[in-house]
Amino acid sequence: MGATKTDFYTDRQNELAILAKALGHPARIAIIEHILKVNACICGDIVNELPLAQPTVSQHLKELKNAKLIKGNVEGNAICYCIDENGFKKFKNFFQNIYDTLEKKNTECC
Amino acid sequence: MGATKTDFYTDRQNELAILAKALGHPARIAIIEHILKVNACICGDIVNELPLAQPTVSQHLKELKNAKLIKGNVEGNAICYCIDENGFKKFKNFFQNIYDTLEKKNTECC
DNA sequence: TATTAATATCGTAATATTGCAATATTAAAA
DNA sequence: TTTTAATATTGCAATATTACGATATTAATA
Repeated sequence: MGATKTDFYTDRQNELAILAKALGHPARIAIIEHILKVNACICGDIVNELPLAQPTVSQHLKELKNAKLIKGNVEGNAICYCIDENGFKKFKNFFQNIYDTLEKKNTECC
Repeated sequence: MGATKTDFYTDRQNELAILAKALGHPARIAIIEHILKVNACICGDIVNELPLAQPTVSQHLKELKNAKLIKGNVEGNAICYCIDENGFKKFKNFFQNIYDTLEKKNTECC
């Protein structure tokens, strides 16, 4: 036991869960917000923005990259990170669907 | 080590992370989608919808409730679950901000 | 070519999550 | 008042995540 029963769920459900999980850590929220704030590719200063050691930040960046929430490009001996719209688009569809449903139908009955 | 350094981050960042984490499991995505599909309060049949034992489902419901993504009301000897808009509204603000930023600025430069 | 700077990977300890059997709780129904 | 049905809680094993020191990689620079 202990392992998620991935096989039972639809691909979409698993995909959404992976996306949400990738955002499910404050350091990763902070990374996304920092990239957005700076309004450019970020090369290098992400480690300084967080209270975490370099390997830990690297790990968080990797998870965001795997979920397609950020992209990383090699830029000389640094790496340049920016938002990857792919992941966020999938989220948008999911939430838009929820908001539409909530508005149309009076689901909030309790 | 091993524990998230919650103290460093802003309340909002922690809150968003908790929300995202709550959606970061396919069973919990499935629960949300089921409630939306049925378009009503769900009393009782959530356990049958999932490949999980009753205590496990109960645990997932608890997490969704804690994150304010669903609400539970006692209805006789059953419990009636429905979407809690509070959590979803917070998400909506976060994502709307991201989409607005992405549209206005040309952040996707890599 | 050595050195330096930026980032990634490995190994591992601490902690958290997932899942379930057993049991408890609670309210309706018999 | 027992029984039944629905859900919650407890305890615990399996697995995953978080964090970091040590080390590797990679490309610019001296």
